[in-house]
Amino acid sequence: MKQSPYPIEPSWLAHPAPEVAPALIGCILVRQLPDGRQLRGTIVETEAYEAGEPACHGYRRRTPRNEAMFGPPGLAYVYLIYGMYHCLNIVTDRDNYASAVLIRALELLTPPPEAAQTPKQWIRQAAGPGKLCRVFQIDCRHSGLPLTPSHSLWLEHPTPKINRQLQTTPLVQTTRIGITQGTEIPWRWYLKDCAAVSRHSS
DNA sequence: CTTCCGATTGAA
DNA sequence: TCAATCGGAAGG
Repeated sequence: MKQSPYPIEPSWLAHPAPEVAPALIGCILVRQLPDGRQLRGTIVETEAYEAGEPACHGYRRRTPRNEAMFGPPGLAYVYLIYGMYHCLNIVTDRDNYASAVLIRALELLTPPPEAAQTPKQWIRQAAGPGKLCRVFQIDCRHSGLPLTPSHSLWLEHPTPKINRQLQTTPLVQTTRIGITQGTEIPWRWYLKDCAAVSRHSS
């Protein structure tokens, strides 16, 4: 996969989710908040989902909720889980084919507003799919929107510093978390020994 | 219409 | 280990 300079282009995401998911590790999620603050976080944990396997939301049929998942690459797919948390996915592959990458954890690059805190205290505030959406103020209104600066939510390629880190830090591939079907498929990736990963156990 | 339950989280 | 909490999907 080639690399474009600034926001990540849909074409970079136009590959099968299990290929994009590990490639997204190290990329940066950026959120421009209504109050003017800009939040950034390095993606450190992802999971792939795609049509044809039972854990995928688009496994059975196209519905109003999972509609975005069937869209072209580069859209956000956001859904509400357990009545209280949102989860952010990056739509991948091609139009009309359900596939997306769940962003499970970010390592925050920008301190939260209340922060007169040490990095140690806020580094894990986005360590989990529900937590990162809370911090980044992402909800269902973002579902179906392209990930572009004009929509105040987008992706960027890794910085040189992060790239150096990626060269020395192994990527762990394992099975996905929190699902009851398709549990044997090893479509979860995370940075080894990263403090901001949601869970370390398989 | 009614019932069931989830790609989670944090407290017990 | 378990409750919180609610919209969507499935079944009657």
